[in-house]
This record gives sequence, structure tokens and C-alpha cells, in this order.
Amino acid sequence: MVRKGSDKFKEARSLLRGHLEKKGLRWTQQREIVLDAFLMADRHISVDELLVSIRSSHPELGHATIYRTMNLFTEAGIAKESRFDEERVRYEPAVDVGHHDHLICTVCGDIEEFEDNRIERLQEEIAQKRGFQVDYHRLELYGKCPKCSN
Amino acid sequence: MVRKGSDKFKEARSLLRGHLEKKGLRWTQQREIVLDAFLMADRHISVDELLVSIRSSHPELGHATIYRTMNLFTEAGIAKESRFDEERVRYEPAVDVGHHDHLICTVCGDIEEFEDNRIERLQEEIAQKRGFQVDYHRLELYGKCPKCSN
DNA sequence: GTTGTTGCAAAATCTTTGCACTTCT
DNA sequence: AGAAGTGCAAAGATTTTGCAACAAC
Repeated sequence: MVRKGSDKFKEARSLLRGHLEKKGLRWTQQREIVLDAFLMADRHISVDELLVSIRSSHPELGHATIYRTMNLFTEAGIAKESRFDEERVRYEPAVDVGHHDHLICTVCGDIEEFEDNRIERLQEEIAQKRGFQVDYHRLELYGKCPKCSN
Repeated sequence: MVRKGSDKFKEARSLLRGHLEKKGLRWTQQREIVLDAFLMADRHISVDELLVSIRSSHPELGHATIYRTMNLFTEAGIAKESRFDEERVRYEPAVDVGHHDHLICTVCGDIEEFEDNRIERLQEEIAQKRGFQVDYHRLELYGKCPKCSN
């Protein structure tokens, strides 16, 4: 379980404070509420899922605010967008985790993370061979998780 | 240059004919027009780009038809959807090409393709280790192409 | 008191759908 | 003739934006 006092929360808050100060923006209740909900979610969450989880305690907080806030978090380096094979964007925390790729179950929607340095090295090699300078990448394996493949 | 008589065109037409027959669907002028425009495009094309390229010769062909037709082509195995980091879907031919992954230039939008069996094997290995059964994957390297990185 | 922020509704995008009309077979 | 397809406009879904009221500094 993710607790509010964990390192992830502290790091995210400090990143956000820094970003807000640098840009002359403000620390608001709404940003705090969305930040907590986002970090507590502990999975790849969409805006409307966030809205649902927030609405019970803060019914007045609207979707426009969440969109604006998640864009802010992305700029601040707290959240990362992932589009997977869907139309809508999902967000995952970008703090307190190294880079990783995804295994996505097309049956139950479960998303697991993995990391493999050998693949990263091969990607670098392929890009260099073509004179490409890679800034970031995305590797997603779609299929059936152990539960769904029986 | 892609010619209308090339293998790609023949293979796509034959695939489409087979799919239409199997499903009891019909071979129409519009499907032929969209198929030709799609295959001639010879790059990752979006619905509105297709619409523009078709509108000059067939102004009455609407976007709904293109959406429906591209969905049909995807089912028939002629086209493959790629969403990259955009909101809209792009399509690429699924015939006459092996599986490949993408290098995407974030400056000029250029998309190159590559293939690497070593990476594919590592993906398989990672998935197996977790009991995941991979159906398909997606690997995209984002960065600057030789022209744009100077 | 400024200036940024929010909440709502409206607009913008991309995609799908309902329906009358047309076109295959 | 009958069933499927098309074209248009309308509706859906997701995301952004304009603006008056509000809150942070």
C-alpha cells in the first residue's frame, strides 16, 4: 500500500514546489488533491478514473482542472503520459521509479512493468547506426497475462 | 515509387476480396478508391490526410466512409493501426512487409522502420519469464533524425 | 491588490452512428 | 428485390479553452 508519507510523495511534492516556484505558479488545494489521488492510485490511471476517485471527497473539482493539473505534473516531471492502444491518455508516476517498459494483458487490462538493459543497449545501437539520436522510447508487449491465458 | 500494378496492390486486393467474400460484404468503388489512396501513400497516413488525397478526384467521398473503410482494412489484415504519441490513428500497410518497429523524429515527424531479431528474442524471453503470452508488440524510438540533429 | 487558478460551459478533435438514399449481387 | 454501403449530419468521446468568480501570494 502506498502511504502519504512515503518517499514517493515527498519527492513528488518537492519536484512540484520547485517547478511552481521556477514558473511563478501557485500551490493550490486542487493541485494537492490531484497529486495525492494520482500517487495513491499506484497504477496507470486515466483522467476520468482520477475524477471518480476524487469526486467522492471533492465533488466540486472538475475534469478541466484535472486535465490542466496532469499537464502541469507532466511538465514538472512528476507524471508520465502513456497512451497504450487506447484513445485516452493514462498517467503513471515518473518519480521514485527507474525507466521501465510495459507488458499489457489484452484480456483483463492488467499492466506490468519490466526493465531490461540488454534491450536498451540494442535500441541505442540501432539508432546510432542510422544517425538517430534517441530521446526516449516506448516498448509495449501485448498479450495474455498468466491468469488470462490459463 | 509505388505503382498500382505492384505486388503490394495485388496482394492487398486479393486479401480484401477474400475478406469481403467470407463476410458476405461487397466490393465497391469507394473501397477501391480508398485502397489505392492508402497503398499509394506509402507512409504512415492518417484519415484526414487520406481524405485530402482523395478529395481532389472524388469530392463526394466523405470521412465517415474512410473511417469505416480503414476499419474494414484493419480487420482484413491489409492495414495496421499505429497511434504513436498522437491522439489520432495512423495506418500503414500490413501486406508485403515483415514485422518492424519505428524510429520517429520528434522534430520533422519523419518515421523510419527497422527490424531487429535480437530484440524480438529478448522480448520473448522476458515475457516467458513472467508467464506472459505475447500476441504483438510495439517498439518506438523517439528522437532526432540525422537531418534534424545537425 | 495582483495575478494565477478554478469551474463551468462551450469549443475543438477525432471517431462512430443513425438514417434516408443508393448501389451491389 | 433484398441486403449492404454511402453520405450527410448528428452524436460520442476525449481534451482544450474562454471567461467570470475566486484564491494564493
